Amino acid sequence: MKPETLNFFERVYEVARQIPYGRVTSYGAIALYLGAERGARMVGYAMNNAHGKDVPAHRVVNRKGLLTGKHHFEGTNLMQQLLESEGVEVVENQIQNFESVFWNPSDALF
DNA sequence: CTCTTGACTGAGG
DNA sequence: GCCTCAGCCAAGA
Repeated sequence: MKPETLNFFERVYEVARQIPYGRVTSYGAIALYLGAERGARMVGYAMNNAHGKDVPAHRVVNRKGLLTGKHHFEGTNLMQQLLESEGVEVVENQIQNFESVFWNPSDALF
């Protein structure tokens, strides 16, 4: 039993761990890096399973820079709080200067 | 096996 | 620029 899907999840976690401090990325960017651009939802799905792991899911948002997954964190503003703690400006679940703090895994795997 | 849901994205109006 | 629809893949009931 060694389906690539299993690796897919593991890869998602590893990419998330590679996200530098004060930076964020999108599900699509991770999916694209994994070669599964159509699997952006799967990235989020993997993130759901990433709970309890060393995966900084709070640094992963959708392409709009919106904290779509904040509801999956404890409390109501934990995700935003974590991001702001890293210097990321967040307002109303939306990251400010998103493209400025955006981190592309494909650009970092260099 | 079929249907529904989901931390998404792109295209069209 | 915002809203809506459709496509995509995987897991759970």
